Amino acid sequence: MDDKKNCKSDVGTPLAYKFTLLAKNYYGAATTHFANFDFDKYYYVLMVIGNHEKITQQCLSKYFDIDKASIVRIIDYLTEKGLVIREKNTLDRREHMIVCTEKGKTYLPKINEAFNLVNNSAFKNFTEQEQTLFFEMLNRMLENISGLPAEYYELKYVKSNNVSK
Amino acid sequence: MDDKKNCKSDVGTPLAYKFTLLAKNYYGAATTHFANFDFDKYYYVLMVIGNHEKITQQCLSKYFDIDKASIVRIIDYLTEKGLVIREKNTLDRREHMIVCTEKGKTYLPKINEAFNLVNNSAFKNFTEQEQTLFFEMLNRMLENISGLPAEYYELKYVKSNNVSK
DNA sequence: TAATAATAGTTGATTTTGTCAACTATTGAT
DNA sequence: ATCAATAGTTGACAAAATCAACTATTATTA
Repeated sequence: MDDKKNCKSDVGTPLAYKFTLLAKNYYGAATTHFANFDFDKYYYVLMVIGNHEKITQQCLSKYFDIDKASIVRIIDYLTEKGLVIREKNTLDRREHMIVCTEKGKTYLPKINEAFNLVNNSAFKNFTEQEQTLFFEMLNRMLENISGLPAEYYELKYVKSNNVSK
Repeated sequence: MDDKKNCKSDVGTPLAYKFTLLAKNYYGAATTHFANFDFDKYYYVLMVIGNHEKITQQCLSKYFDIDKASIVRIIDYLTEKGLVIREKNTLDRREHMIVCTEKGKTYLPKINEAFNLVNNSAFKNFTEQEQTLFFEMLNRMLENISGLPAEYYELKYVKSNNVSK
């Protein structure tokens, strides 16, 4: 079908096919860096939690665009491993604020470094400008393709971050 | 964490997170176009099969980077729906050539059109140059990130296409 | 303020999907 | 002729996503 490197022939290809392949290879590469961890998934979820003082499951659900029931099980897993804990939000006792434990925090720099390494190899032979442009394009595309007003996630995000209200 | 549209803040973000989100939204958008089909998945697999005279399951497995056992079940599904058939390759009777049926072919233009529509809305406000550049970047990244020599898939691909051996 | 609706989270059942190892049939290599 | 490799299949199992029902709490509103 396609000639190698003939980008024109990609035009009929669903973008999602490439995204899926890339994501698969990306995680494959990243996982090699986590081989000696005592947990074996949800690295980025932990990182997002660790980058916040506290965050609700609802926010995680929105951020990752996955069902709240799945988030429950992910947090169960991370809790079992001693990486996070659930704390009742005293300002709204329906909410459970997820907080990174000390043990969890020790992994954050390693996870961060690993993702940077994989990002760097993904961007091999990309100039700085190209990298910036690529991210910018991804973001534009995400806005185009998600029916949502683009600020939606961010709003929820900020809310939880400040335990406002 | 991130300010909206501040691409610098994306730098620590694993690329795969964005790819996963994009793929999810992409398929969500595409699926709306397939609502009246009498099958509900594997659209792109059918398209790849339809774009070839015949193709082996092995090739599909390589192309989509999924287990051959999974391919068996996908082809079972498409066969049940009357969209493809398995034919023994007389030149190598281990191989089953997957061939698109007449019924399957009637879906091809619709699938193609739907993916083009979604691609177009994904690329809204992208110039022609930007689109080409984006595809080119994705391909470069895929080469960077998959340990494989990039020609590997294509080699297998051509082989099956010609029923060579 | 009582009633109702909405939100956050949990649980259990179900389905789907992916993975693995064992297996058949066939071909290729020595 | 034997042995290894390849294409495909199957069944068992595990991981993940999905859905509806449920509790607890807060917000709305009449």
